[in-house]
Amino acid sequence: MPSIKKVAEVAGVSVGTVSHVITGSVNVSEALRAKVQAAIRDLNYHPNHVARSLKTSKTRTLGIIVPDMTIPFFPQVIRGAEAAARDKGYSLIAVNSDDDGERQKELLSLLRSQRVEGILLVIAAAPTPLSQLTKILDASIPVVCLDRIPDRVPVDSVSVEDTDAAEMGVSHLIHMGARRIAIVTGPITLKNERRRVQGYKQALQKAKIPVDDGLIWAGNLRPEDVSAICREKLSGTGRGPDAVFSTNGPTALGALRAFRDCGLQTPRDIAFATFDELTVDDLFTPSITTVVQPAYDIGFRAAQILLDRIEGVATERESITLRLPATLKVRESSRVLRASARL
Amino acid sequence: MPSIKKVAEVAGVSVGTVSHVITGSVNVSEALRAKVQAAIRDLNYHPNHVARSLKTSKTRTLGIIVPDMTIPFFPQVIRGAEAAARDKGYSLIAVNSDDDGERQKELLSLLRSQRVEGILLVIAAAPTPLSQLTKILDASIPVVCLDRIPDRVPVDSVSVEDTDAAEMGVSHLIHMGARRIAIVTGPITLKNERRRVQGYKQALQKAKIPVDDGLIWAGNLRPEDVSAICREKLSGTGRGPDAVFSTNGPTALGALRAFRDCGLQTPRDIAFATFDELTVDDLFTPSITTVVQPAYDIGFRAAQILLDRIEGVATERESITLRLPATLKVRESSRVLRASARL
DNA sequence: GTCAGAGCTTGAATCGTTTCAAGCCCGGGC
DNA sequence: GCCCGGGCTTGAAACGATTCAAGCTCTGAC
Repeated sequence: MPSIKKVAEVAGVSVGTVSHVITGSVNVSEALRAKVQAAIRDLNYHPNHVARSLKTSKTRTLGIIVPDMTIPFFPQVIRGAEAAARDKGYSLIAVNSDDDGERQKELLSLLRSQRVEGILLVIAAAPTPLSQLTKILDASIPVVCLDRIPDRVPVDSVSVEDTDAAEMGVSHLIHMGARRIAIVTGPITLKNERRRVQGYKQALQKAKIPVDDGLIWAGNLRPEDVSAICREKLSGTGRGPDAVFSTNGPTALGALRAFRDCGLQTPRDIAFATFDELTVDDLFTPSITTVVQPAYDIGFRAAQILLDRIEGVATERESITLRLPATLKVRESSRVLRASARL
Repeated sequence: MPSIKKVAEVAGVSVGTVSHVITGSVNVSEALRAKVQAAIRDLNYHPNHVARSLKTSKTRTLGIIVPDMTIPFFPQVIRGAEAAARDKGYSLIAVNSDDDGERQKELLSLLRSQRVEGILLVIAAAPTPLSQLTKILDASIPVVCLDRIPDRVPVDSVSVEDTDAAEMGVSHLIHMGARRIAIVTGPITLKNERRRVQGYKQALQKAKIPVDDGLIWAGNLRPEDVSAICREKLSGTGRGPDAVFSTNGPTALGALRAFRDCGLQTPRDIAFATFDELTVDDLFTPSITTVVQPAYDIGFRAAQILLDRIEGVATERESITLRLPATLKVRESSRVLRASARL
């Protein structure tokens, strides 16, 4: 591949001049500019970002670490972040941590070595030691946490209004007539999950329904495991729930499969609502009532904050906490008779 | 951030020695090695890949251009490619072209400037001029095409056995009793789509069913558009189809929404099968019969071929063409009575 | 006609690595 | 005791850009 030196030689000017033409930072006479541009075209020259970055110590690249891109929520987040980055001429490197703390550590180190200028991080669910977190944060490179918010660590973060969103979903189920509502969660090591459970409790309390801890089903993010947990709970003796609320996409899949396996029909036998679109929610029969997170916006806003930090626009010492509202899409799975038949 | 020079200073050795410890390319005495490693730890030093790449002109990075990561097929491909890359110590940069030829061009240029060592490319559906394609390919950097195969251009490629896979799906519908089978496709500018149509025709011919061009519904990749096309065709006068086969995920969504809008139930009123899992196919009521592509493997194998080219293992002059078989998941949507009632 | 200064253009230093060639040290063979 | 050679270690060049300071060429004012 041709270098700037080759271009200078062909154009008959100095490398400095070629550089000035490319970056546009210094005026160059029309005559020389034309010669340089012709040479660039003839040689099919592409400036070497590697060399440029070394000199300027700016890579104009951001990194984003997500648990798993095959979970539909995350690609939307990434696209949002990508759009915000592109607006400012930055690129985005997306990688998967598989919710593994060790892998997350490797990736942080890798991105650091690649000299990305900032990192968007969805913390791995496998408990990330506090020590590691603090190390990430005083890494002298800006980090914004997305979706999942670390405990007790001051850091910029963007996520949904977990508590409100969960309360909205559960209140809707109550409004539709459900009274014994179970909640199936992801790992409760995650603060978000705990906040969603809190929203669930708030909704019950406002409706004067006692909270039954036996209806809080804590799980993980593997649909198969969640499915097993739900099957067990649903087939137990005693009164089962008349509705289930799920706190994210993977657990929703687990819960729905458990319903199927237990021969429960929705909403006839059991009402259902969940966080996060399953991409085809509207096509399900019945269609699924969903608390929709503004995934694209979460990515977009987080990247904006990160870029503001990088470019020194956001100079606040304290961390920025942004919580975006969710919206409720009411569909068939929550269509329960008022004053439910289940008593 | 500390540089290798700082490490050398702290460890009391030369930068050369530090470099040798890091790369392991030259023997270093145990005593010095220990001092260097201590210094690295103390300083929290991360080697600067930018400088290393400049010197070695190796970035150990691959790029992958997909149309849109929010289509569930692509994240799986990316994860496959990521795994193959990681096996050899490479990283992967994933970007979205939005099926836009212009954007694709920009991205290729960007990746080139970033000096990725090879590119995995899912060609944009918006017709890519032949001139641009050839330019990509003699780019002096290896390219492997995935999923979508360009016409008339010799290039390494990995994709599914389109024709066989489509024939398998359509034959299954025939076997289940369908006789008037419509096919709804993506943009027929794509060779793959044309091959899938060919598979459809082969299945019909083998069953001695005449091909009716009025049942070949060519569309695009926007579910809304496909939906509109299907609604129009389905509500037309005359005998409608008794089954529909869809050639990819986005068109499947469009078709299913059209069924819903036209009040058609599956499989009672119309049988259905499609290429590509909709992530929750098994949960649909009815569940959807699907021709499943080995998405992860497509990404994995493509990245392997690319890496072989980069590392000079694959030295064939001719291009490598790899076609992987699909598998058929039979589910409820294709459960049609033999000797169908629709006459 | 001279000189100041504006405006281009240029050469050289520099970024943080890798790597080559050269230097150093030490032990063993004669 | 001397010399040879092997094995570590080191210093310096080089990768391809940016950028600073200095040099050059004009133009315009006096």
